[in-house]
Amino acid sequence: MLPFPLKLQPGDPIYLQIVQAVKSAVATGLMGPGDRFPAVRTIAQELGVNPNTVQKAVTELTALGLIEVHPGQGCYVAVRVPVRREAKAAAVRPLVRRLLIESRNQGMAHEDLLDLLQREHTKLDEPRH
Amino acid sequence: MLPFPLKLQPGDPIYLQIVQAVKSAVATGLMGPGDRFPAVRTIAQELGVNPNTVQKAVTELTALGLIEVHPGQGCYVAVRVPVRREAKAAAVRPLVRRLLIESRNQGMAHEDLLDLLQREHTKLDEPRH
Amino acid sequence: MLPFPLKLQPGDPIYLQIVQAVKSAVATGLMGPGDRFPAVRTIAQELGVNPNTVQKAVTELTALGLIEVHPGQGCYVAVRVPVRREAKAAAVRPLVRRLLIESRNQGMAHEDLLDLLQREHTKLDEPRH
Amino acid sequence: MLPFPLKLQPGDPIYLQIVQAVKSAVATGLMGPGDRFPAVRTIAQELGVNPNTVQKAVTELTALGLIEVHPGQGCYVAVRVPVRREAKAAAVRPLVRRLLIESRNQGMAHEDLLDLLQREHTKLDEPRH
DNA sequence: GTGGTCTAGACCACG
DNA sequence: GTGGTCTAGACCACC
Repeated sequence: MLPFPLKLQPGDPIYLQIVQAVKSAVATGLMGPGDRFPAVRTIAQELGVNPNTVQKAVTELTALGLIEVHPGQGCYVAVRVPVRREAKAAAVRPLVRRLLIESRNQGMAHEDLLDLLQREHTKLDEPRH
Repeated sequence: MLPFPLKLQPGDPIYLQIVQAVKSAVATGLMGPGDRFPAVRTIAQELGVNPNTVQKAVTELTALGLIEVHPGQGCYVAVRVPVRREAKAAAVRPLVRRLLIESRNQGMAHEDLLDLLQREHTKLDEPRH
Repeated sequence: MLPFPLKLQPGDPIYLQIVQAVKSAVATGLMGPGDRFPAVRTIAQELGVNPNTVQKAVTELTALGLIEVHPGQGCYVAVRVPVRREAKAAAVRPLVRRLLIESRNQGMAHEDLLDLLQREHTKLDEPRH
Repeated sequence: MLPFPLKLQPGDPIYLQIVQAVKSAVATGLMGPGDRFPAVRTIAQELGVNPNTVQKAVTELTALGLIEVHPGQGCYVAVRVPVRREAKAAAVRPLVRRLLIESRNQGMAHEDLLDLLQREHTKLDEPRH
C-alpha cells in the first residue's frame, strides 16, 4: 500500500497527479521528514503506470525539495529548510489570487469564502477513517 | 483597447491566459453584465495571436457561462444566474484545498495565510492607476 | 546547422551535454535573447539522438530560465532577469571552490591560475574562425 | 576521527563525495605527503556507508595519484611528482571554462568573479576553528 | 507545424 | 536492490 492516497483521474498528467498527492500527504502529516519513500517501480506497479512516468514525478519532487534521493538506496522525505517569510508569500500569492477571482465569479460572499477556508483547514487535520 | 488587461506570458497556453484575464476582469468589476465583448478578430489582432486561439477561449468562456454569444450581433458579458450556496462552495473547494496544501508545504502559518488573503482581497478592489 | 556547436562525447549524459552547449552559446553571445531555438525534432535529427533525450534538455533549460517555450510555436532564448549580487555569487561559488582545490592539487601557482583564467576569458570573446 | 572533514549530502554519489573531500584536504594542507590514510573499513564505519563504496573512492584516488596503496601495510598520501606546466593547465582548463560560462550566464561582472576567486582563495588557507 | 505526455523495454551507475 | 539514462514509437494539446 502506498503511503499517500491517490486515485488516478483521466484528464491531467499522471506525473503531476503523483506530485500533488505527495505534496498533500506531506502537508497533512501523513508522511513526515525522514520517512521512506516507495521505490519507483513499486509505485508504478501499484498505480499500474509506466515506471518512467513515476520517475518524472520523483525528479520533480526532488527539484521541489520535498524528497531526497540517495542514489542506489532509495528516496526519503526531506527535512524542509526554513525560508524567508516573503518567499513563502510569493509562492502562495498566485493561488490566493486565483481563488479570490474564482470565488467572486461564483458570486460568493467573502465571509463565505473565509468560512469555507476555515472548514477545509480543520478538515485537513482530521484523522482518516 | 481591450476591456480586460492582459500581458501574454510564455509558458502556459494563450487561450487559458485569455480565459483567466476575462474571469479576472469580471471578478473585479472591470467588466459587468451586459457589457459588449470584443470580436474574436479584434482580440486576436490586439494580442497578435491566431484567431483560432481566441476562438477557443471564447468557446470556453461561453461554456463557463461568463459570456453569451448572440450569433450575428456579437458577444456580451452574461448576467449571472444565482446558484445554490453549496454549488458555489463545490466550485471553489478544490482551489481552497490546493491553497492550504501549498501554504503548509511552504511552512506558512495559518494566520499569515489569512493575512495574505485579506491583503489580496483588498488589493483586488483598488482602482487601477 | 545548429546555432550552438556541439560534438557529442561518450561518458556523460547526452541531455546534459546539450544543456551545457546551450549555456555556453548563450554565454559567448553566439545566441542572444529572442533568438529562435531549434525544434526538438530538428536537434534530435541533427545530433542523431532520440527526441525524448533532447526534450529532457529543453525541460532543464526552461527550468533554468535560459529558454522560453511558447506552446505550439517553438522555443526562444529568454531575456535574463537581473538577480541579486549575492545570488549570483552563491550560484558560482561551488565551481570556484572546486577550481581552487583542483588547481592546488595539480601544484599550480595561484598566479598561473589567474593567468589561465584571464587567457580563457579573452578567448571566449574571440570570433570563431 | 577522519583526517578529512566530510558531511555526506544526499543527491550525488557517496564515493565521489569522498574523493572530493580527500582532494580538498590535500589541497588545503590538512593532509600532506606521507601521511597515513585510514583503512577502508575505518572510513566505512565512520561514515556509516558500505565498504564497497569507500573502496571505489580509494581506487579512484589511487588512479588520480593522490594516494598510494602499499599492500599489506595500508595507504599513504602520495608525494606529488612535478608535472609540466602545460599539463597542469590542461587539467584545470575545463573547470576554468565552465566557471567562466556559468558566471556569464549569471550576468556576473568579470571583476566580481575575480573578487570572489580571491576571497575563496584566502578562505581556503584559514585555520579551521 | 510545435512541444508535452505516456508506454515499452534496455542498459548503466550506485551501494 | 535502488534510481538515472536512453531509445523507439504513439498520442495529444496548442497554434
